[in-house]
Amino acid sequence: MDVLNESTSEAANSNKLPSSRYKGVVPQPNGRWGAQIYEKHQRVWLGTFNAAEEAAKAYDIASIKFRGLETITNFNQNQLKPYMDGDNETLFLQSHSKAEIVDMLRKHSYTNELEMYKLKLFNAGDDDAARKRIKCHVNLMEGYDHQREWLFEKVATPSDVGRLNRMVIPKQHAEKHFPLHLSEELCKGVLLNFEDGEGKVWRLRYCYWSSSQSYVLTKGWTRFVKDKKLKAGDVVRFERSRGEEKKMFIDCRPRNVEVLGLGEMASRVEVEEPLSRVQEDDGVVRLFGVNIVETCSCIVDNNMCWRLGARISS
DNA sequence: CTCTGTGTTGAA
DNA sequence: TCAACACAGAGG
Repeated sequence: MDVLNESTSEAANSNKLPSSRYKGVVPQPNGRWGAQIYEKHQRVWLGTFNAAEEAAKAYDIASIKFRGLETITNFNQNQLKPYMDGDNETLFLQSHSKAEIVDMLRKHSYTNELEMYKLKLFNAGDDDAARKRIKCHVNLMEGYDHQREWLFEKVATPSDVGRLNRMVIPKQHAEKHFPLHLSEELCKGVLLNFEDGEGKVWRLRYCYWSSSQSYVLTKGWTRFVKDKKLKAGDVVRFERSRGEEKKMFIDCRPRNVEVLGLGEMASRVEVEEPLSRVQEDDGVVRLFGVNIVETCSCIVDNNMCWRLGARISS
């Protein structure tokens, strides 16, 4: 038996777990990754993740929550942290206890909760008094947007969630974001992988249905609908990673976003300087729920609100 | 049954 | 404060 082979194969094979190059990230026996942070001689478990990078991000969030913005993190040194300083995400972190943040990380719900919080901030801003109490910055989802490019959203129609096993992609979005070039592609379509918020990958066929003259996602779509319990009126969002790999993401949420009362919101937010002046068109700013797009197009000088509207519109 | 996440240790 | 390792026992 070759000693060298023996030792190298042992190292490469299953005897030893691979170590992560990320702080706070430890390997799991099944190939997944755990995240942990220490505080006061005790380990705080932050959950398990498929990718080491996801675990590393969870550690970063916890590290900032536990130790402040000056803490050493895996990422964000020059990117996210400056944005987080004084950002809505900082308000979000301040508005929740360590235990709540840890719970979100363990449930992989942090990003969604953060987004909801920002929606609530915006809706709370419907009231002038509340507006003045909320430090409202221009960087909605900025950290998020560093990693993902928001493509478009569609409100699911009844037929999208019905038995046809397809969702129609509005033409302008299809041709802009999912171009089909070759004639063969036009006929047969292409298989696209979409990752959802849980890291699950959905392989969907994207093609052009000449019969209905529409671009559709099909073959596998029903499984997505079933898994997500997607209903007509829910919003399906498409995103793409900014990195070289250009991964596609798909996610959905209920159409009606809960609107938090102003009092509750205001009480959870530190008093800050008045936000930059928001101009509003009388007719639309009061909108709750979905159709904020018109509202937002009327708000200038406030990129956050504009972007929120863009995200909510269909 | 799967596999998380706790118990534990030694290094820094 | 940290990661490495083993495996009790949590959770489905």
